[in-house]
Parts: sequence; C-alpha cells; structure tokens
Amino acid sequence: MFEVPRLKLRPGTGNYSKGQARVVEILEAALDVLLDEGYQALTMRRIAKACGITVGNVTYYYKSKDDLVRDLLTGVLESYMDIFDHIASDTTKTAEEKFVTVIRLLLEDITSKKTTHLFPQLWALSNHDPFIAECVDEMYTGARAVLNRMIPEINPNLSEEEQKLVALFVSASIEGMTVFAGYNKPWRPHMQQIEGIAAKSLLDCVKNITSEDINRFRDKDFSLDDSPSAPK
Amino acid sequence: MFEVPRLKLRPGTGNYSKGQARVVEILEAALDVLLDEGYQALTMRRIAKACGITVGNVTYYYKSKDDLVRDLLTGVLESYMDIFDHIASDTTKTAEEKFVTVIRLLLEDITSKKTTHLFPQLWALSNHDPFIAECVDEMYTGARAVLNRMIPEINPNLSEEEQKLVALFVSASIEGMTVFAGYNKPWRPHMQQIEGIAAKSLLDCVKNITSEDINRFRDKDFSLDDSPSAPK
DNA sequence: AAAAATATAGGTCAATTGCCCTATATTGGG
DNA sequence: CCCAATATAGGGCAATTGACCTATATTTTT
Repeated sequence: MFEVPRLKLRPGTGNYSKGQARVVEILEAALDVLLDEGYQALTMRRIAKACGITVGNVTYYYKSKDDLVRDLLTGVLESYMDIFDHIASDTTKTAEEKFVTVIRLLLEDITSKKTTHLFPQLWALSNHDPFIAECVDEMYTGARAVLNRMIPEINPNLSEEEQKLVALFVSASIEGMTVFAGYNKPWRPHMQQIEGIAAKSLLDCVKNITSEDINRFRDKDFSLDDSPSAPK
Repeated sequence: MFEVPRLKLRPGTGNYSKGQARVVEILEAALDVLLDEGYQALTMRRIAKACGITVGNVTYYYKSKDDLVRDLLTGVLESYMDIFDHIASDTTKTAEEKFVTVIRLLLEDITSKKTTHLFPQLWALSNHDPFIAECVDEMYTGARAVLNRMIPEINPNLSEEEQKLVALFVSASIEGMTVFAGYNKPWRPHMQQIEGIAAKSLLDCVKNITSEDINRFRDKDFSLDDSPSAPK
C-alpha cells in the first residue's frame, strides 16, 4: 500500500548538520503531538519535551509558534501532493480503472491516523484562520486536478464547469467518510464495503450525470411547508 | 426554509426566573463565541464578556468550564434532532421524494454558519475527547435512522447490514460538502447544482446498488505496484 | 588549535486561564 | 415588609503559555 511520506520540509533551515537534523526532529515531534493529543496540546513546551530538548532550543529555530505551525502545515500538506502526482503518472490503465483506483486510494488513506486526525483539525482551524484555509484549499485543488483530467474521458458530455462540480462532489463525498470510517472510527471495519459502494456510486455518477440533473433545482427556492418552528 | 432551532437546554437550571434566563444567555453567548471565534477563544472570560456579566457569575452557574461545554454541546446537538423528527413525520410523499427532500434539507443546512463552523470543530475534538465523540456519534445515528427507514422502501433487495452501509455512505457524502460548500466556502455559490448532483447520484446509488457491488473488493488486499517511495 | 559560527540549556517575564472566595445586591415567598 | 434564597461583582491565586535573554557547550572553518 502506497503511503504518504510523513513530512516534506524546506531545505536550508539549520546551518550546521546538527541544526538541519534538529529542525526535522522538531517538526516530526510537533506532528506527533498534534496527531496524538490534538491542537490544544500543541505547545512549545510539549513539542520540546516530545523532541527531548528545551524550549529555548525550539525558539532558537522558530522565533514564534506561528512560524513553526506554518512550517509544519505547509510541509505536511505538500506531502499529500505526492499521492496525486503518483496517481497522475499512471498511464497503463483506462480512465475508469484509474478513477476507481483513485477513489480506493483516497479512502484507504483516510483510515490512517495521520489523515483522520489531521484533516478535521485543519477544517476546524480554516474557519477562523485564512492562512490555513488557503493552504488546505490549495491542496484540495491539487487533489481535484487529478479527477478533472479523468472525468472528461469517462463522460465527454459535460461542460467544463459541470465537470468540475462533479469532481468536487466526488472529492467531498470521499472526504466525508473520514469522520465515520477513519482511524479508530466506528465504521472503520467496513471500509472495504464502503469502497465498493463508493466505487460503484461515484463512477455511475460520473458516467450518467446530465446537465438536466445538475440544474434540476435551478432558481427553485427550496423550503419545507410545515416547519415545526418558525424561522427567526 | 426550515431552520434548526439554535439551542435546546435542560430545564430547571436556575431557581429564580432571572437565573433561568441567565443560563440561556450564557449558553447562547458561548455558542456565539464558538461560532464566531473558534474553540480556542471559548474561555470563561470571553463568554462572560459576550454575555455582559462577570466571570464570577458564569462560574456560579457552571463550576467548571467542562460542565458548560458539555451542556452547550448536548443542547446544540439535540436541536439538530428536531430536523430528523420533522422529516420522519412527513407521510404525504413517496419514499423517493422524501429521500431527495432529506438530501436537499441537509445540504441547505450545511450552508449555515452554525453548521459549517460547529461540526468541523466537533469532528476535531471527537478525535481526542470520548465524551464529544459519543455525543456526535449519537446524533449521527439519529440522522441515519431516518435514512434507514426510507432506503428499504426504495430498494428492498439489500440485507439490513448492507442497507445501513448505504445509509452511512449517503450521510457521510453529504457531510463531506461542509468543508467545500458550507458557509463562506469557495463552492457555496454552487450549492444548488451540488444538490442536483447529490440528489441524482445518491438516489441512483440506493436504487441500483447490489450486494456484488458492495462486496466487490472483499478479501482483496489493495496496493499500488509502483510506489515511488517505500512504505516505512 | 584557535576562532567564529552555531546550537543548547535554563531562567525570567508578562499575559492568560480556570477556579475559588468573599462581600454585596437582588429576588420572591411568608 | 422582611428575610432567606439566589444572583452578581470583584479580587486573587496557582498553573500554563509564548517569548525573550544570557551564559555555556558544540560544531565547523581557518
């Protein structure tokens, strides 16, 4: 099974070899803390402890916690881009086969502790932190780029905008499984069956969806007639 | 449009009418802070300020912050159950019509600030907080109960376990849109088209899925052959 | 080997946070 | 109207946190 490399980091951070290695250790330790204990536990002192060094040493490499977190997130999100590059490079399969492979790959990745614990945290943070929101958005745009190349091969009858909406739906559907069938989640044992449902359902979606389906609710105001409580 | 009541709270908290009202004010203020500024900003002092009272007064009603948060979450999650009850009570429509209505209702709800900001936060917290995990799980179980009643009517050829897996897939697919097309999210303007895709795709899924589809990958170990980097 | 550059430890500080305590004000029933 | 129950304010305290500073140790260069 293909695994996401844990971390990608910018080169040339420390100047001595010891410093270079230390930066890696710090970021790895920070990621461990984030995944194991959550964002609230991600403090300079906790990172230092997980790394076996002192707080003063951590602040030597990162003057502010914000810098450290940014470096950590950009690094960890870049590591995910490798999955997409890997998939995109495959030329032996048909578009439909590749599509199913992508779906299964993403769903398998979701079951890892790293993905299950990292992404919900990023989703939460991105609601109030524009920088994180941008990082995450950029990564998902990269993820959908793979789908955007396969979908027109499977179904040529969609406009570019419609095709991109379908790619979004597919990607978002998959991400939604994280909370339910991710690492240590109640439905995790059934992920193989979920893969079966997703593969069939999402491939059929791409193959059969029409412009009429997509625009079925256009300009229609959706409301329920007998609300039990009046809107505020 | 049917809206979720903001909050449901346990009766009999304060003993004078002023105290009763105060508890509501505190929880409403806490929810405001949580939605507007995120979980990190949810402090006793911030809540007191948003409520126009002192910290001492807040601690009078809630001895610990944990108590307050628990009360807030159980209250706010209970308020979501009202949606499901509302849907379940509808008897005028066919199962398929109801199914599409449920999908659209949930997707519309996702576009509210409350849902977009609350749930990712809960997903993140539930990874490290068993109590929150249980609350959230309980709520989603209630949500799927509605689907579990409709799906056998639409497709009687599924075993109970398979049918529940399909309900999970439908529910998770919808939740996945939160991050992409929720309140203030990039794809929010296209939610109506996403509703079209989801309605078509998920209804077709329920109608057409077979046991063979679901168990297609059973006992097959999934792996990519030409991984660019070796697994650790 | 000396010197310069880099790395590390340990201490300090102000700000924040949850929680507690006490004095005062307000409410509502007798 | 008065008194007990309830509500509120304000202060304080120990713990935590990010950031900073200085002295010492280690590594690399010359």
